[in-house]
Amino acid sequence: MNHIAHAEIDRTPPKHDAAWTIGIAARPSQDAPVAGAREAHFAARETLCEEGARADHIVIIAQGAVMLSKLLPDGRRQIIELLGAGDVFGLSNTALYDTTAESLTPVRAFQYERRVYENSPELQRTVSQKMTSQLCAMHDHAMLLGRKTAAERVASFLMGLIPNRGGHGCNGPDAKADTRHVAIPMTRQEIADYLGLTLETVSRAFSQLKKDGILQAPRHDEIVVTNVCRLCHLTGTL
Amino acid sequence: MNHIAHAEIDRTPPKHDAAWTIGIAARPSQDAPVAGAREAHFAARETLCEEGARADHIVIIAQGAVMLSKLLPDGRRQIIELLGAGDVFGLSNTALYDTTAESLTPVRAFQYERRVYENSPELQRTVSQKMTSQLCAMHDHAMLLGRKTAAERVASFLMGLIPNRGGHGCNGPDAKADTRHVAIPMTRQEIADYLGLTLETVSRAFSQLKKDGILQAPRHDEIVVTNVCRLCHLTGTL
DNA sequence: CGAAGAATTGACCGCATTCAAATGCGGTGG
DNA sequence: CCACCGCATTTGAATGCGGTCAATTCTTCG
Repeated sequence: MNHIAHAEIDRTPPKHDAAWTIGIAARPSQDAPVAGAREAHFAARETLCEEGARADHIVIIAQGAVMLSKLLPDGRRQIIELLGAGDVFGLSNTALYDTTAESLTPVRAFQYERRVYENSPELQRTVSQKMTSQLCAMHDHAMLLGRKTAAERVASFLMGLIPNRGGHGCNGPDAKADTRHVAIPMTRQEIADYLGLTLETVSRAFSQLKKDGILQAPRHDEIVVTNVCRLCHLTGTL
Repeated sequence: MNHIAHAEIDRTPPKHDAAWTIGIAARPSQDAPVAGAREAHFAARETLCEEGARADHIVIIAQGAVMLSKLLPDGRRQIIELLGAGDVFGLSNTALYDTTAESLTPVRAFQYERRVYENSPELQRTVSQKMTSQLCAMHDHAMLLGRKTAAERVASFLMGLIPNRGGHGCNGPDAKADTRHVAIPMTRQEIADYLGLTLETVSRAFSQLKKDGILQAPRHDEIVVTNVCRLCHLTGTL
């Protein structure tokens, strides 16, 4: 079952996503594959490529969610990017992948040989746009990792899963209730590794948000944000 | 006076830079400008563009060092990227710049109108390669910000200023002494904002490295690393 | 129903921050 | 050349946020 496919109950048409919405909240990409594509499917929790392996393919995600991570020799892990439909990975400035990619949900993707990519202006143009978005997302994430408190990081993470809210592109609260349902196909440990925290700290932040009446958690991997605006004000960004 | 120009006394020819060497250690770029370029010069410590302003130009640095930063409303600052010759900035997935760019040294650069960029496959191809490098650098920096200790961050920062050492591309120690001179055109506060620390913590880390005989600091903005290998082992990366 | 893994909660600790004071350095003018 | 001033840096002491370690509870699934 694909969590991402129903991550948002809201069915508004996919407008220009707010800059800092993280990848996995995106809807399936409508983009047609460029020539040279090989379509690939992966189950949830598969390793799509490994840090340090020969980087001979680049991948564009058509549907599903992927996380990129890096390890330090002593086992510390950082989840570097969360990717969704339309995002790209596998690019490297060396001969080797610089991150490991794992599927969080079932994934449909288009793979291109690196050689093909390097000789296709059309593909480069497409990828170039994706990369720009991802670079901006990394900028936001660097701010989060370097300067935000634990509570702000968790609030920012959750807001990133809610499209069309927060930041410049915010539509404001819905008519009556300011409520959104969000599926989170990640463990607390993974969220922690993404936010530069420990799983205990993430758990405590969630508990605090529940106590403050900002969210409910019917399941571990699914939450209901009952007051998006209040959550947004806890991100530190505004 | 351009600190970057003599940042490295070593004069070995510019080989393929190790993946994680940060931008400002790079040598002047040999790349010829693409059609549509406007050459621009900036003194040290000028603001080249501002977070939130209309993003109508992209800039490729020919010579000098630039830092990109973001601010939170309460004044917390994160320096997002350190850029040098060959690096690009000003790209955004929105209509506005997502970071502020300031010169650390005198800078020579080529500016392109966004419209020109969007219609020039040649320019896109060039920029695409730069972006790949910068994205990988951001990946490394996310690991640093999320998971490394203060001492490891400072050691990583210094190693990033030493080309051809550390990581995969390491040449190993020089014949006799394992010593390198490094110019640092940044204040302690700027280094702290780059590493997600406070200036006091950065200062303490420097002091510790001096006490351990790993470096000397004849001036605040210039240090001599007397044992590159020992420093490298403090980065946590290896 | 029972077991295994994930999440929560509590108590304590330590690293980095905060607040504060002293020192060093660079630049200016006498 | 030297004295002085302003600013950056260094150093010290105390605090606190998030981490660590450990016990318990909740979920999910066979």
